[in-house]
Amino acid sequence: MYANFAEEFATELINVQSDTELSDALAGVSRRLGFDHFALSLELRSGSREAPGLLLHDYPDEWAKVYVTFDLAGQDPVRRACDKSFIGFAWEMLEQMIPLTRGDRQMLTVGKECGIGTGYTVPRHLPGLARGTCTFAVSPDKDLPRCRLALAEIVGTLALSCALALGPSRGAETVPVLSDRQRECLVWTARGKTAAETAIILGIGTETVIQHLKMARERYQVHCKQSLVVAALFDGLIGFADIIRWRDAD
Amino acid sequence: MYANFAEEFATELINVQSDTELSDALAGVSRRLGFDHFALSLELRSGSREAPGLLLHDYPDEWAKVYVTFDLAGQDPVRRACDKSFIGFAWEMLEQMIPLTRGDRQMLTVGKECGIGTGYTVPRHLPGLARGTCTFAVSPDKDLPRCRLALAEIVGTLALSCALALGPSRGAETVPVLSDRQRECLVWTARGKTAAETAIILGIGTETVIQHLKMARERYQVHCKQSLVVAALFDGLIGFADIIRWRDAD
DNA sequence: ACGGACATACCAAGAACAGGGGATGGCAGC
DNA sequence: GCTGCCATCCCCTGTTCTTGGTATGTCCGT
Repeated sequence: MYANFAEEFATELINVQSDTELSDALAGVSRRLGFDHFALSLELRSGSREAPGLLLHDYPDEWAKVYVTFDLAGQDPVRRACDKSFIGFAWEMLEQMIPLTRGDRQMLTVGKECGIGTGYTVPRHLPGLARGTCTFAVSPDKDLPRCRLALAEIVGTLALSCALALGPSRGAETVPVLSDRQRECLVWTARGKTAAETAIILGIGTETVIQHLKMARERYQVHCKQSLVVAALFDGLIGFADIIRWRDAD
Repeated sequence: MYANFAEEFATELINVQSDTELSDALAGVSRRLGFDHFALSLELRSGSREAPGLLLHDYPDEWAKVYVTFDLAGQDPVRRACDKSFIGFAWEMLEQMIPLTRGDRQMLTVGKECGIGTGYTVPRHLPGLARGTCTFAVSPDKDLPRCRLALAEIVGTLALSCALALGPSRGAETVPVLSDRQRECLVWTARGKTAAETAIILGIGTETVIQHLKMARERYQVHCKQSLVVAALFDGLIGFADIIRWRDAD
C-alpha cells in the first residue's frame, strides 16, 4: 500500500501539464499524508529573468506576507539547512544542522502564530541548474506524521522533478568558465589572500593577479570579490574543500 | 511492509560507524531489494585535486578496473546524467536525459560484458560541499525491479546521508554566533553590496555597518570580507539561497 | 544596580581594490 | 598570415576596506 502511494502520485504527475495542476496534486497528496500545508519552491539558475522559478504553496496568506520580511534579511533557517543535507529533515533538527540566531527562532515562532507549526523539508540541488525545496508542514498543535516521512521524501522528490520538467526546456546553460590562472587566483582570494600575497604565491605580478580577478568578475558579471567567490562556490567551480581545510593546514 | 523496509534500513544505519559497515549494510539491502550490485560514491567538493571521498561498491573486479579507464576520460554518462535530475533514474532513461556519444554507448556495453546490466542511480548534490551517487544494478540478463525503485530512492538517499555523516565530523564545537544585525550586514555583503549600500538598505550609518562587519570578522577570526562570507556559508550561518537570487534581482 | 552583550555612531591612516586605460608575447585554429 | 584567446605586465584615479581607536544608550540577566 505504501509503495502504491508513491506510485499513484507518480502516475498522477505524469499527466500534470501546468503549475496549478501540480499545486492541486500536491495539496491533495499532502492531506492524504497527514500534513496541513505544503510549499514547493524551485529556483532556476538561468541568469535571465525570464525564468524566475516556481513557488507553489497553500500556506496561510498571513504567513506568506510575513515571510517576505524575513526573506529580505535572508533569514530563513530552513532554507539554509537545505545546503547541508542530502535528505529531507524535520525542522526540529535545525539546531543540529546550522547555528540558529535569535532572528531565526523568532521566525519560527511567528510561523507558529500564523498557523505553521513544524514541518519536513526535502532539499534538492543541481549545480548550475536549479535548486528546489519541497516542504510539508502541520498546524502548531499537531506533530509530524513520523511514519510517513519516508513517503514525504519520495513525494517531494517526485514533485520537484515534475516542477523541473515543467520549467523552460533547458536552454543554453551559460555556466561561466574561467581559465586555470583565473581560477587559481580565485581560490587564493577565497582563502583570504590579498592580490599582493597571491601574486607572491603564484610567482607573478600583483597587477596580473588583479587582472585575472578582473576578468573572472566580468565572466560572472559581478563587481566584487565576495560575489565572485560565492558564485564560483555555488556553481561548483571551487569547493569548500579547496578553501576551508586549508585553514588548518597553514 | 514497504515503509518498514525503509525504516529498518534507517535504523540499521544509525549504528554504522565505518565505511565497511555501511558497505555491508548496502550489500545486504540491495540484495533484499532485488539488485545484484550497488555502488556508492561521495565526492567532497574540491574543484581541483582529488579530494578525500568515498567509494563503496560490490561490482565485479573486472568492471571496477575497466571503469577507471573511462573515469580518467571523464566519460561516465551516468555521472553526467546525475547533474540533470533531482530524482534517481533508470539507465534506460539516459538517452532522454543527455546526448550519448559513441564512447558512452561503448562504456555501457563493456559494463554488460563485465556483469553490469542495467541500473538505477540516485544523484545528490550539496552546493560547494559534496556530490554523491548511489547506484543499484542488476546482471545483464535481468531487469530492474520496477516496483522497488521508490524504495531504492529512499535507501540510496539514506545511504548517502550516512556516508556524508561518516566524513569529516563537522564538530559543532566552535561555531561562532553572530548577532542578527551582524548577520544582516553579512548577508548584504555576500550579496555584493558595499558597506555604504548596505547602510542605506538597513537604514543605519555606513560606519555602523563597517563596525558590524568588523566584529563579525573578529568572531570568525578572519581579516577580510571574502573569508567571512565563505566561513559563514560553510557553517550554515547564511545560505546560498539567501544570496544568489539577489544577483539578478538587483 | 551592576556587568555584559548589543546597536549605534564617529575619527583617522594606510592598504587594498574596482574600473578605466594600454602593451607584449605565446599558441591554437582557420 | 590573421584572428582570437590567454597570460603577463604596467599606469592611473577614485573608492572601498581594514584596523586601530572612542563613545553613547538600550536591554537582559543576576
